[in-house]
Amino acid sequence: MKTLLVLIGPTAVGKTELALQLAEQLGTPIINADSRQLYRELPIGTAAPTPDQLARVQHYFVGSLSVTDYYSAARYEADVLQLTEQLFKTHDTLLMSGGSMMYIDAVCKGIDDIPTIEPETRDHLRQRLATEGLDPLKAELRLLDPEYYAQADLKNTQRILHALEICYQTGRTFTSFRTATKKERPFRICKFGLRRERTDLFNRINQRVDQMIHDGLLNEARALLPYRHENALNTVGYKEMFQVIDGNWTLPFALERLKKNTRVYAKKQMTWFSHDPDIHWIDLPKSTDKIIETILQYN
RNA sequence: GGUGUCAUAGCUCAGUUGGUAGAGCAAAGGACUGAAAAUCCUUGUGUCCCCGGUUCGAUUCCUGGUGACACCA
Repeated sequence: MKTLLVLIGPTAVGKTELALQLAEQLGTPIINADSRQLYRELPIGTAAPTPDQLARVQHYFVGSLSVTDYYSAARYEADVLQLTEQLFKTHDTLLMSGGSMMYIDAVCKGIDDIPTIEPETRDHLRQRLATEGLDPLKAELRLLDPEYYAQADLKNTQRILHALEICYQTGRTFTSFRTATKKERPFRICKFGLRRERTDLFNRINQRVDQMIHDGLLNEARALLPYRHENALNTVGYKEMFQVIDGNWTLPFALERLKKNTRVYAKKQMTWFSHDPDIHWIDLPKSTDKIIETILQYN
């Protein structure tokens, strides 16, 4: 029986180092499940594994994209499934580690087969949003897909726009693509969640932000200034540095915002994970040996 | 020491022509299907500094006190 171990938890909880030790012990590679560590230009701000860490264990999906590349949870699902099919030929156990909720669910539960939006369709609707505002678009969605309209978050521009994109591009309702059925995988999935006391986690977040600045986050962001409008850079850590570079914020103020935004992100992750009944929770701090022992019990 | 200003939610402050109060930030909770580190939603009771006075009723007006700040000595 092939098994995919999934190590999840909020940002800064300590996934990276534990994953390395677990992978070394099990002799498996690590499949990154962090949507921003995929981009090779963001090593500092995403706290990606360091070159030393990458040398210890074979990693996949770390630095495999450029910030100008288009990517999505659905592509990640497809890419990971293809990879695991290959790797399971030579491994009984694989390890996936990361904190991107939707990417993890895409792999573990699957997401519906919804067409990728053509750039022209997306640009056209964004243009209309800019000139006409959201209300006319909402009215159109009400006509084109009343079922989705009835349940949609009508203040969430992104959602309204996406549903309309689907309607226009496919000639079908967005609802018709949404089956919400869980996909079966040809391997067993074992999820382990790391968690800490909130004050402990928040202290770690604060320390890590200070470390990022020390490691040169501001320069990393400065080099990415030409790409600031790419989706990959709509990311905690870079948004705040761009404000500093623009002269809108002082660095100390930006650091406070960065820490706060990271805390908010961590809370969102915990909210999402708390609804997943398949996660076996491990409370930190705890000795690595004991954690690995616990995980191997389930394996 | 004198004069003046201020004292309200964790912080910065608004306000009540006297009927026990509300914004921003912080914080907390939630949603989430191809942008997800994204995007969006919800949540504000606090001795209105303290003692007393006027009043049916004071956080609001008045006396005194305490503290902060400014200016004058």
